[in-house]
Amino acid sequence: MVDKNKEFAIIQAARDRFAHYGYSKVTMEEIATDVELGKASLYYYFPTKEDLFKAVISLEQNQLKSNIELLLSKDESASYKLREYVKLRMKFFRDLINLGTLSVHSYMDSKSVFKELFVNFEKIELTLINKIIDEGIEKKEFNNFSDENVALVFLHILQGLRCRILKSTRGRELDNKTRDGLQQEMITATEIFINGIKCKRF
Amino acid sequence: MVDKNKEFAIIQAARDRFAHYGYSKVTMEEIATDVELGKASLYYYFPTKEDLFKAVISLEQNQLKSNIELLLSKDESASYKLREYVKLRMKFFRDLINLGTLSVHSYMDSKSVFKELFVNFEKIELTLINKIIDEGIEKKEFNNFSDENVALVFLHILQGLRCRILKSTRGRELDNKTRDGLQQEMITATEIFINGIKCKRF
DNA sequence: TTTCGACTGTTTAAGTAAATTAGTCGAAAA
DNA sequence: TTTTCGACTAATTTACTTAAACAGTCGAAA
Repeated sequence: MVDKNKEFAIIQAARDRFAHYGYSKVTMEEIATDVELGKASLYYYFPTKEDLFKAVISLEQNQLKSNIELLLSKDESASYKLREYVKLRMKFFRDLINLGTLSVHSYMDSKSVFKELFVNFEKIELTLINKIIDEGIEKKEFNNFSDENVALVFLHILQGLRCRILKSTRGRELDNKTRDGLQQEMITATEIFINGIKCKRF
Repeated sequence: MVDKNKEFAIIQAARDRFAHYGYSKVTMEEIATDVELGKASLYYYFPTKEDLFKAVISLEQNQLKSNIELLLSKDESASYKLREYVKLRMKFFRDLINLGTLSVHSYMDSKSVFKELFVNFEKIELTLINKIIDEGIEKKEFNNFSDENVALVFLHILQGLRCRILKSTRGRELDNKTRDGLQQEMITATEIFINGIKCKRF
């Protein structure tokens, strides 16, 4: 039985470095030093650097997923839930500064093993958004759009707004002003979107 | 007085090559050969390659602008105009295959003299979209949002959706299926947006 | 079960030489 | 006077080479 505490400590250290510098700029030796281990010892816990990275991302994504699921269980309107969902999502990317850029750039990466990681999470997000929208439709709060891609388009709008900003910063992490502007745009877009799918008789 | 016809022929030839291969992959010699001139002759009409490129982009952008202004002058609803505006915009990018990717990637380009070209056109687009929205508000067709950034957010949504797709194709021109998907997303997003700003009493 | 020093093979980065290409100029054709 | 171009040059890209950094292994030992 492996030491789960140490394993977690490694993930934490890796997370902090990856989030700040991005995947490729972090060496296994640096992470090892952070947790006061030799580099070789890391390989006792994680067979490859990619596996360690996957562990970091999975943990973060699962935490976001849990937070959203908690939100969904609340007795609130679908509009409220969608608004709060966007806020949780923005916080997620705020914390993972360079992981956010990675999630975008990873698509470009040819050998990208990470692509599936983000593609897979997109599916999870889609399910969650659809849950909110379906709930809204059921409550007659949202219009019953025949178009089943509404959730997908909404998610892509959020992704797109971030992508648009990220292309201009090219790797460098975005400054506060830019990030605040992005968040405001996402909020405005969300408000209009909610209005756009709201049932007129509500 | 310079030969404006020849100048135009050069712009056309340059346009065709730039649109297909992108700025950096096209040489002045190739363009010269296309119009059956020596390379040096091109410099009689355009002082630099950048100037030639600017001429190409300006012409295209002005054509789009004219088309949109013609649309705005029509006696139609603001919703209709916004929908048609998006269609014109999509056609613009469809024709300029690699110029579209450039408009996105140019932000990254450090020395980018082209950036201002696209930034400037963004301002023009913004003015046109605002004109549509203001008209809609005046006709009580759209809600009088206190937020003056509605047009900006809408434009950024369109830019974002394209940007999202472009990041995955990394330079290569996008295939028909992907492009159709993008266009469908833009149309759906536009419909929801229009609904979202529509006056409930309309 | 956990740690690590001392390896190895591969990938990346730095540096350099060769090849392209943007841009010039003076002469000459139209 | 307007337009064309061959023969340049200087700057940029590309292709290649070499040195350094890094991911990952293994056997020993704590």
